[in-house]
This record gives sequence, structure tokens and C-alpha cells, in this order.
Amino acid sequence: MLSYTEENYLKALLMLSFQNEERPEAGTNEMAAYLGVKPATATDMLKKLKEKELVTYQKYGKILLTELGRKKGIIILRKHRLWETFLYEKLDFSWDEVHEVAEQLEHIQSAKLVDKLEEFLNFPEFDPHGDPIPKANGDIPAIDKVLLAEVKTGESCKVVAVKDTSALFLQYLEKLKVTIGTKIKVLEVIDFDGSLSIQIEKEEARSVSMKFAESLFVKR
Amino acid sequence: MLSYTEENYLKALLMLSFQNEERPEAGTNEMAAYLGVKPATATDMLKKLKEKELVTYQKYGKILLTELGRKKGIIILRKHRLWETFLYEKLDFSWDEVHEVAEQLEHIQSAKLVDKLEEFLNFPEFDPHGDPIPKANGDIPAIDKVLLAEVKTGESCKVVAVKDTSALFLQYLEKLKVTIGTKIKVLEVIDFDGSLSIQIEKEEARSVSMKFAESLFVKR
DNA sequence: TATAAAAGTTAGGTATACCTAACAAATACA
DNA sequence: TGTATTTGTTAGGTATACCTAACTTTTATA
Repeated sequence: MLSYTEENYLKALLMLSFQNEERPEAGTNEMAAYLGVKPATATDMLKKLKEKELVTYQKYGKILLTELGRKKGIIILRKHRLWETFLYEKLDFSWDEVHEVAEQLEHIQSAKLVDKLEEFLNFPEFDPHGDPIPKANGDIPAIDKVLLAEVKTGESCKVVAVKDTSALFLQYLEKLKVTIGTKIKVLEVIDFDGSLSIQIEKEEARSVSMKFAESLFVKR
Repeated sequence: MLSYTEENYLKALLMLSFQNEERPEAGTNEMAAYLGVKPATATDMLKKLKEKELVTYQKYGKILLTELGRKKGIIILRKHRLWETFLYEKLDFSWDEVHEVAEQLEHIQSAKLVDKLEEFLNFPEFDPHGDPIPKANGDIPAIDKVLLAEVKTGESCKVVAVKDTSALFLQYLEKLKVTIGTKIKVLEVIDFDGSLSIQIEKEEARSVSMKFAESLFVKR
């Protein structure tokens, strides 16, 4: 049985590994920053997780999940994303409110609960942010996505996920009436600063920053 | 902000106070037994709760919730019973499975979650065991109930709640096809051992023990 | 390649929530 | 009413998860 905190370390490591699939290992400071603790605290916990064979770790080295650790991490992530979906779809939570509560709900221990919840939600493949929800067997649905910033002038695409899930960005998206499934056409790319002029559904053209375009995943 | 454990002490004290409305105070050993900890541990925590003005307590004395403590306890109980209802009604959990998971879910911190959940469930007044669900303002719906053991020969009644929520009893009830709302007619009372012969809905007459009759609440 | 900066570790300390063992107070009853 | 039993407290100890401060190793760069 893993503690609340141990679970958070595994999930953090899994999330960090997603950020750079080719180099999935993380550093101590990186972990600590992600979890909001001091590096010394992370070192302690990493030793403990190594004892439990959940991570490979050695002094001054990079950290990697073991097969077991990855499996456990995926279970937490599955729960997190199913709960987010529940809050969004059934309880009318907004895009930017679901994360905080799901952070707590993901630690509820009951295999039956997760599976029943998934069934209740009709086996969703993606959460409200467009992130894939791991299946009970650990498989993660693939999604064909590129950053909006990679879309060429004149091309149209459909929003499939958000890369930045901060409340500020999500609230901005809401203001722009952009959500998963929204159609966006790239009208012009300004090479000077990477900003672009886009058309959201059938609205007026508007300009968004490069930062914006690098925070949104779309399907061409 | 209360810790998980502090919340459990408040809920325990509230539950114990319900067991004997006229004498709602509890003892240290009683608390400890209820919570599955040693008396020494309970003493420590009670001092802490006194510091926070959640209980009235003095050395070797009985323990009572303060107005504030009661309020907080009722919030936990509200969450517990709403989650039980959710698990039972929406996720097909059985009568005897809901408690354990609700014990965890009751500690999720989000006022919005509780209220939205209540709305999603259509403002239920009673949980799957027939226990009243406190309202957001702290009011507890009243319920007109007596023990089956108090029902006289020849009288009919309807099951409104279970007093004993142990898995063993709940499973027995399930076997007998007794649930909230089931009609029971008392055919005969055996003075010798307090057992009684009852008719469940339109079934054959059957005998149940005094212990059974003292574990079930009904409405005449 | 020497050294400064960054990254990571160790040692020692805190609070929480638990424990056991020994003790003290309250109560029950002979 | 004295004493045995029950009830409750205290003191001292454990594990978890956090911290700071001092230190070491790695790395980046002048």
C-alpha cells in the first residue's frame, strides 16, 4: 500500500516523463519543484521509493520509474483523469476547477470505484483537457496532435487538448469560446514574434501570441 | 483546516452522541474503541481538539462537542452520507460496500463538490441505510422510526432504516430481500427469547431473532 | 582545466498521529 | 467504606513527511 505522498511522487515522475518522451528521467530538483517540496525532502523520498523498487535511483543520478512504478503511476493518473471528467461532465465544474479536486480524489483506494466510475462515464478516452485517460489495463489512448504553432498559414484544425492547464490559460480559452472540438483556421503567421491571426469557428479574425499557439494542441 | 484524523474524531463524537441523545457525552475509551486507536492516543487528540475549541474536555471528564465542533462534524457526516448515496444509486455499489469508500470520500475538501453532488443526486433526504443526510445549513431531516422489536403482534410496518450497518447484517437483509421501503408484518412474538415471526412483503412467514428485530428501524 | 555555479545529499530538527508501559483517578461493589 | 476494577493520563518512543543549514558532487564555462 502506497501513502498519499508516495503516490504523488510516482504521478509526478510519470508526468515529467511525458514532458520529454525520449529522455524520461528526472532530476531531484525538478521533482522537488514539481511537487512543491525542498530538494532534501525529495532525496529522502526517492531513497524510500528505491527501497520499494518503484524507481531506479542512485546518488547524484537521474531518476526513472521502474516497470512497477510506472504501472502504479498510471493507475493514479487514470483515477485523476476519470474524476476530472466526472466533475466536468456530471457536476458542472469548469475547466479550471477540476484539477484541484481531482488531486484529492485520485487517492481514494477502491479498484471497484474507479472501474464503476469509468463505466458510469461511458468509458471516456479523453479528459476535459483532452488528455488521454489510461485504460484499466494501463494502455493509454493515442492521440494525433500537434501544437497550434505548427499549423501553417491557411490550414484549418480542431482543438484536441491543452498543453498548459493553468487556470489563467483555461479562463482565457473560455473567454475566447475555445474548447475541445473548436475549429480554428490559421489566417496569418507573423514571423517577427511568432504571433498568429486565427479564426475561431465562424468568428471574427483575431490575433494570439506565440505563447498561446504553443499551449494548445490541435489535430490538422 | 482540520486534518483527516481530527475530522474523524469529530464525526465519531457526533455518532456517539446520536446513540444516546439524552446523554450525548462520550468517554475516552469509548472514543478510542470507536476509532480503533488506543486510549492514550485519544487522550492526546482530545487535548488538541480542546485547544481548537471543538470539544469540551477536562481530565477524567466526559467529552462533548462544542457548537463549532458539532457544526464541523455535521459537515463530515453530510459528505459521508451523500457519497454513500452516490455510490449506491449511481455506481451500483451494494448496501454493505458503500461505507468503506465513503469513509475516504468524506474527507475531500471542496464545498462546491458537496453541494453539486447533492444537486446531482436530487437533494436526497436519506442515505442507502435510511439515515438522514444533513442539509447544507446543518439541519438534519427528522425521521419517524421505531425498532422492529417495538412493533406489536398483528401490526404492519415499513422498513425505514438499519440500526446495525455491519456487512454481515446488511448481507443478511439482502438475502431476505429486505431493503428500505420493504413492508413487514409481525405475525407473532415469542416472549421466551424475543424472536418473532414476520411476513416480508407477500413472502412466506419466517422467524427472526430479537437481535434482528433490534437492528432494524421501521415506521408503523 | 580550474573554478564557479548548479544540482544533489547529509545531518539534525519539527509536527502529526500513532504506540507501550507505568501510573493516577474514578467507580463499582463486597 | 475500603479495595478491586475500570477508566483515563503521562512519559517516552516510533514512523512519516516535511524543514534548514552545511556540505559534496557534477556541470558548465571562463
